Amino acid sequence: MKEIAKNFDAKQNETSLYEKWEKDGYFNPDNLVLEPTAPNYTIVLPPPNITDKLHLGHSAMLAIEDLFIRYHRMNGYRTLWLPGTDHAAIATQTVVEKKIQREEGKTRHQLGREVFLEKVWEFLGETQATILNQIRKMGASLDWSRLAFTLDEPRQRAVQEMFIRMYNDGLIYRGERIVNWCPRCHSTLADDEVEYIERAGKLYTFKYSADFPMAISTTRPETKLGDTAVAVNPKDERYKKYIGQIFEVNFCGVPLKIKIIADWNVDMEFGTGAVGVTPAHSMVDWAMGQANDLPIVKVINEEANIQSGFGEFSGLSSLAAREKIVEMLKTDNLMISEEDLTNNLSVCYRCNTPIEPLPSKQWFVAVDKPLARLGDKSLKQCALEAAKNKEIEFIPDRFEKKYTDWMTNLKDWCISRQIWFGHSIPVWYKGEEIFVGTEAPIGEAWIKDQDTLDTWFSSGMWTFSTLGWPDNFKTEKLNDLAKFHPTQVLETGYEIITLWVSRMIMMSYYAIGEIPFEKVYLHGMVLDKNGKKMSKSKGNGIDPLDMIEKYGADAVRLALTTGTTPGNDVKFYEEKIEVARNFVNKLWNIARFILGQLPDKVSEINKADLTLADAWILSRLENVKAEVSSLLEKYDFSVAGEILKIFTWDELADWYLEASKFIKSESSPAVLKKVLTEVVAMWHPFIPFVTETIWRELDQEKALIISNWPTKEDYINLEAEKRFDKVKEIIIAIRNVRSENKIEPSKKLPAMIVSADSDLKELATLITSLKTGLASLEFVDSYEAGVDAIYAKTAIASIWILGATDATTEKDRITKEIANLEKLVNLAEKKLANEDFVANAPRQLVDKEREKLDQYRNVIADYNNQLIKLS
RNA sequence: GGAUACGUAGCUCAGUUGGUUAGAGCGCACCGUUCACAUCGGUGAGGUCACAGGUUCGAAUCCUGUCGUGUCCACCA
Repeated sequence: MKEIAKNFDAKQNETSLYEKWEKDGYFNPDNLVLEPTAPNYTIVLPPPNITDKLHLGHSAMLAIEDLFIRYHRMNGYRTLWLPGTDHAAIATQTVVEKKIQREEGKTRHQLGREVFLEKVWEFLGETQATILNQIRKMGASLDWSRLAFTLDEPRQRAVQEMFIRMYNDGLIYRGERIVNWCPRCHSTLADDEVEYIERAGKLYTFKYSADFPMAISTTRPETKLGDTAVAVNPKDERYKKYIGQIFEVNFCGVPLKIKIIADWNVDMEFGTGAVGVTPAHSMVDWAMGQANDLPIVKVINEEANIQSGFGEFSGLSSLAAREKIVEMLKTDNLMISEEDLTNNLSVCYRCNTPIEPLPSKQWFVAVDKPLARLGDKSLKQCALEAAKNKEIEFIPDRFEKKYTDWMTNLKDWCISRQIWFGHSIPVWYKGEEIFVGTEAPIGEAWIKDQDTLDTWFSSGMWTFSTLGWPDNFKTEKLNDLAKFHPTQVLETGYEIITLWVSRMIMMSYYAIGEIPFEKVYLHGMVLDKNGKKMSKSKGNGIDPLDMIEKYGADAVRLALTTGTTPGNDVKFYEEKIEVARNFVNKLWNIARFILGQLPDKVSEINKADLTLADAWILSRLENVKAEVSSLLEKYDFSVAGEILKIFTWDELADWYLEASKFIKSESSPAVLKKVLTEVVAMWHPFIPFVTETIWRELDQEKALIISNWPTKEDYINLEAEKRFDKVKEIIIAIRNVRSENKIEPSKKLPAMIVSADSDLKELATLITSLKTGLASLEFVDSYEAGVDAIYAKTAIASIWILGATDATTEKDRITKEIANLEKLVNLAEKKLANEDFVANAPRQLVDKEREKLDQYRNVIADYNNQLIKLS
């Protein structure tokens, strides 16, 4: 017998195992021995932001994807899981800026662009190493030879190429438009980077001047310096007569030309029913301005101050200007009312600074422009059709609707950002001239565009930029792009569908004319025990590395992959990992027990020579294999894990191993070994470390990570399953009777009547008798002297039904029991008399009902016999 | 305002096309350890499946409504 530790020592095994897997090259599909026809299975890792430490959300992602990957690798796929990290332009720049501010007390402007960027790269060097190490700790079987970074040299080339191609195809254009401007970050924000917070504000109602015919309401009087129109509802009787007129007014000393326009969006009930229109500083007003050909007057500049040309207001912050205007309006008796109001302030998602909507020159991707190469369809159309035709399948499918809704309403995508860190924009300017290309054109005075690209522009290319595009072509057989694209699954959080998933689909269509992935599996967020997002500031986060240190990576993985439902958030807390750790240890001890009793040479299984327990566990194993495989094919891994767990703990350990302790056939060792081998193999995608460790003890040729998933075999034996279930019921009934009667476990008693080989019907009757309390029982010593059959929980105990000792009380009891049973008989009869039930219900259900009825009747007959005897 | 998800045991959740007595883990109570595992084993208590209608032979499951919770999107002059 081998000497094996009592508990699985995760710390001692995990790191060395991972190193061994990696060293032996199992993570790289090029090294796998595969059938020539082996299908692909590729996942690109959603690249974690390089600023973050790994959090539990990442751990969940890694655990789930590694599960998919390991399952498919064992099933003979050409399996590639491609690692990478994201430069997360804005986030990274912000972090480094803060760091420099803290350590050196300098701003990035003080350092200058070049020095600042050097500092950023320095910072990234450190964090990258930390993150990759954390990923390894989770046991993620990623092909490190293909590691990518969204801002490394190959990706830079891909991004530049993409920009130039899209520009030449007319899909990228420069345009002026209102953007969400963060005055602190000095950058535009995409619509979905804007957040809203509720704030107490004031709604001011006033007239521009005494001679203006109507009052307007606003929360931001300072922007009114840029008003060029007043909009009213066309149905509004109060203002109808003014529509189309132009008024020249003097607003706080600033001359304005105000046209009265009609717009259906104006709510007649709100305020005065008249809205001042500021095309330069509001998205909605901009649209009205376009529709009515209004002039655009910019009031506020990029620092959120009033521009020059507005008299005494120029140079003031917008807030100061607001106060001054309010003051002047009051003095001039133009202010009609000031109401308190909570309004939704739009703020920057990074720094919470209020957004200034500003007109600005930016680069855009046209999403609605038809392209000949795509069959005169726009990027948006292609992306919508992919979901509609089920070329791309969402799991769970309700997210397809979210995707479609968002995609339908998608406006042109602003891709330029006014920050320093990120992909540069391959554009050069000379006065009004524009040149697009990686190198400056010949000649003097060309100036490079100073902006950088939206992070999502580069991560949108992630499935193919990581596979060698644009150097690789789909038509060439031997390169990664041809071999692995499109990928099979994108596994990511649902909150990122709009930001990322949709962009990947559009860009993949554009670059290579095909979908980037076949399935999108969406996991929920990992929340704390109270259902709140985990965050550093709240201090409610759980550090996965601490948990791995304490419980082992297997436990963390198991806790994150079971007890979840796709697309639903999970509340997570340490006890879950503890429970998972306990299971890992249970599996370890099952293996320890089985390995401890295997002879040196294990013979083949001889079907003719199986005990009931042998036949039962083999049959159950077959069922579980089929179920688990089919669930994993459907990506329903949580349920698959649950079924495996029930089989391993409740059936294998609690029943079969207990039975095997003293009832064995020649084949039993072979059965034990087979069940252990296959169970361990099925657990591998969930808990790779403990399973691989056990696998080594089983003296297998190949490492488990590249071994085959258990295949179907011919061991289904329904008769054995049925019989063993009955036997289990008997044992449980015996336990109960015994615990009520306080029979000493060690006490051996004579007599036997029923054995495990008895007729099923007899067994069933016996069970009912035991349950209803008719039979009291005592039992013989089992096959091995000294072992208590019940304690050992085996099915082989023999049972003696004893009559009652006290005739009168027994008579009463039996009479009562008969009455109870007759009620049950009535119920069953009534159900069977219902023609609809018999006709419509599944046959098994009806049969079961009949069986029950028979059973009750048999017991009643028994009782009656007893009664006769007693009297 | 629009969308979407959810409401099942004290807690965290399963419950896959409607079908036996609604399940699990944790927690709780009681019993148990020379036995592979106390990171263990056994037994038990605990549920009007949010509420109200409807469809059906049959509803936690389907439909309608109400209440409550979460999330996303839009918008707020």
